[in-house]
Amino acid sequence: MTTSPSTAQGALPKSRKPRARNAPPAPGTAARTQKPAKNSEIVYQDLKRAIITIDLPPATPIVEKELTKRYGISRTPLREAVLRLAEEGLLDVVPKSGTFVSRIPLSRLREAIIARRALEEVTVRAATRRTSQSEIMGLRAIILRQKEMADLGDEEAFHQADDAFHAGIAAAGGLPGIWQMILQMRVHVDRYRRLTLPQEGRMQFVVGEHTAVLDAIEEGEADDAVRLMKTHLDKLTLDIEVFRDLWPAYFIVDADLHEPLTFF
Amino acid sequence: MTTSPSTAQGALPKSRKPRARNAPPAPGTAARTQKPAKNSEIVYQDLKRAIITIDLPPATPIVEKELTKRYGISRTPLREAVLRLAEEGLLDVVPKSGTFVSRIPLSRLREAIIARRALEEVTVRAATRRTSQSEIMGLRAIILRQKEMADLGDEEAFHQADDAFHAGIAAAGGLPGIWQMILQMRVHVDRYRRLTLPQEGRMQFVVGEHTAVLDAIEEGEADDAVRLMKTHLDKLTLDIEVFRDLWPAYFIVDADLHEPLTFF
DNA sequence: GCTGTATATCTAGTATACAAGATATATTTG
DNA sequence: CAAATATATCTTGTATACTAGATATACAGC
Repeated sequence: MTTSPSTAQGALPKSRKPRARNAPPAPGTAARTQKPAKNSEIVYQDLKRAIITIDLPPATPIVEKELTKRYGISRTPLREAVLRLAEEGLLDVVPKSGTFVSRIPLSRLREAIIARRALEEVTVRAATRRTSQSEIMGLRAIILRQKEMADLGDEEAFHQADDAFHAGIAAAGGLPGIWQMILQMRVHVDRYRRLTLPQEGRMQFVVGEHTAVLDAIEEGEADDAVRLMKTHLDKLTLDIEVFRDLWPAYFIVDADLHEPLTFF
Repeated sequence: MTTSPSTAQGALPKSRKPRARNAPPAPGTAARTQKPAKNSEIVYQDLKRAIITIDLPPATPIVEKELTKRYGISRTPLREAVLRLAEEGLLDVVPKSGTFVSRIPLSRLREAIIARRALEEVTVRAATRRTSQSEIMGLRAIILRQKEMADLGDEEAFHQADDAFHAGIAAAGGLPGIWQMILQMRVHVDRYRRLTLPQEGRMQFVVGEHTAVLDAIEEGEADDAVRLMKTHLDKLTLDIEVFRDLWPAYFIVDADLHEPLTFF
């Protein structure tokens, strides 16, 4: 270890011991009240939403000073948010020059889709093995809500319910962390999706596919469930080239691909 | 250079336009020289290494002030490093109280192992489809180095080569990003591994298994390659309970598991 | 001696000031 | 008029000072 702590108590009047600071990391310790929502967290969430919804399209300059005024905070917490977003790949920070919304990296898009499919196959299989009746019912409720939103044409709420379904399956399988991983990789895909036009009747289709997956899970037919989920997710393999040509400035080909790129 | 030019010759203050700041995010722009390695980056790497090697065991208090002295920097860049580590789950920051090295979350351990297996099945299959002869040879070289390190008994270098092999397969499959994802999830597993005793003869076994996987890849036998890789990775399903009882303070059961936890 | 309260002192969060570098504009030069 | 140079000004990175909250210790009351 290092340096026994100074301990300069001296002859000062009410010298207390320099405090132990041996508090454990708080498993269930106090301070487990409520998140007061740090300023940086608020800014982070807001900026992230804006980037993903293309409110802030790729290549948009991010001027810290301007944002401090907008949010009414100082640079320090703002910078914290910016750095988090940079680490997630949503912002590009150029050292003494400027910060910009990142272009959508095509390679990551592709890999995220592939990885998601692989991971969801796992969660579905796990869910089939250990799902309880109550969880099945909860998932049915989510699907129902999704259908309601589809009928209303509320795309935003629809996608939210869509996520809830997939997250629920992961949770039912005892693997909620895997859904978190999927979300992490998915940020760029989310931006991509905003550029695509909603396909007619797609939402109703999704509801049907979800139902089929859940039916298979309930019946304990793991292989069926996995196959159905795979088919469902394969629909996400969108034709990237089209959109790359439509909004060339929004994408970047950080192609690590040494071959013409074969979807499989 | 301060100089305060002031340029007081003309009557007009020579007002320049307020600057456009429309610089694009720099695809191949200048500023593409070399990473000067920011201070926060150095601290981040160093702390991360220390945490993963259990030099800083779980529950160790992280005192920012002390570290600023040790590294000779101010709180700002140090804080940046701390926040990054907190986001990765290696540190727990308790708002106005203190920061501590996180306990190893058992659920994440388990999920990381499961996710890795799923993802590597994908990379192996991809590699089988598109690997070039030169890449095969490169992977053979890595295996050979691994054998050398095993013979020398240099565990650290052995594990490094081990990672290189798996990373190489992902790259060969055109999915290098997926290895990055695996690394991200693996931080906790890395810490866990340091707590386990090296098993006698394990290193030589690994070399053999790697060779088998690569052989299958070279022969284009995707199913075999996947099966062999799966078998190889299954060895990582270590008996967690044993170590949880040995170092109870190092782990935390953030069990999201609603059932006795079945490995599958 | 034990329990409950007070408070000194530590912590992370935030604000602000300064430094070093990059770049667009203005100016100079041919 | 065009190209090269100069420089003002903007950027991010860093240092330091301040604020508010949490907690271990000291102390009072029983």
